[in-house]
Amino acid sequence: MPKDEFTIGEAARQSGVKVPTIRYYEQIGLLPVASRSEGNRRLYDRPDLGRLAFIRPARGLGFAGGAIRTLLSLQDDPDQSCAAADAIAKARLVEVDKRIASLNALRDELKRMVKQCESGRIGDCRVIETLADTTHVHGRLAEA
Amino acid sequence: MPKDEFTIGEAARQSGVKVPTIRYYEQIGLLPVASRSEGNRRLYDRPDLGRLAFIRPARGLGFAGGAIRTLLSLQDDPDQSCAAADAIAKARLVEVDKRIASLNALRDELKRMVKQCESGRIGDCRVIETLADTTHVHGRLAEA
DNA sequence: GCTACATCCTCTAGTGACTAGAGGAGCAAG
DNA sequence: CTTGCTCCTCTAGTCACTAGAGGATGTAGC
Repeated sequence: MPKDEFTIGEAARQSGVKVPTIRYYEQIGLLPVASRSEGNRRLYDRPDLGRLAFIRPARGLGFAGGAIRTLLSLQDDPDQSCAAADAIAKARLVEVDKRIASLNALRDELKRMVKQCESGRIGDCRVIETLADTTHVHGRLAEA
Repeated sequence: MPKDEFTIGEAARQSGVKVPTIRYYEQIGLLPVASRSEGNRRLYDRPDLGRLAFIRPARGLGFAGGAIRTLLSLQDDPDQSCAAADAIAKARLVEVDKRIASLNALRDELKRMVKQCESGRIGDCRVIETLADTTHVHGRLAEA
């Protein structure tokens, strides 16, 4: 096997994405259809691993499939119109900022709880109010 | 109808959670089984609305059902052991911090893109590398 | 070369969290 | 009393996986 070609298992280990999940990503078009070996095994190269390593954390951060496709397209086609890229990036930016604000509020409240705990009792828990009041995030980050 | 009792529709409007989703939350036990009117309609009160207003953004931030249950339990039972609450809060804190770090990296990269765009071309897009390198968030925030 | 065992293949089905739609009942206004 | 809105239950669909069956392939030791 030529170097810089990986089986699906190696790709999984290197990216942290599970084998069936990689196959699933191919199926839904997040990854290009992989080339095959003589014995019908999928073969991946470095760029594929890069994509994989991107998809997982993006999912973790709540980006939907469509949004990830859009972000990947920015890389695939860096010559696409500036206006398009700008619109995509700006839209993401707004959402990401909202998320950060929400998480910061939650973070402060959790810290407060831990601190209060050190000094004896829980007292009243304001985690719920904190989140309910400060966040207005609606589901996953939207499409482009 | 006594004041401070709400139909499911009113609860939906006030919390921003859709009617079928409220029924679903009851079904899976995130909300207590609602009391019913003469004509078999669900009735909600203020505390129910508070729970609802909490669940939605918590979901948006990626908390899984179990984690939300745990957070709600901190409110329901503020006298539970300090050690338990402390452990829960600390675990959440670590995850939330990771998320914030990831989103900040993504945010910076998106800003850079928008800025570069203003001055003509996109150039090379590093959004993918940014996320792939800086984030190690695995799926939803875990259980307690 | 042969056996053992890991890894791969495809396919179907299950999970979690919704979301949509069918079909029917309750209630308030004109 | 009929129109129309909201409610009820129930089934099924979506998305993003995840698990498992059943079979083929690749590799390492004998």
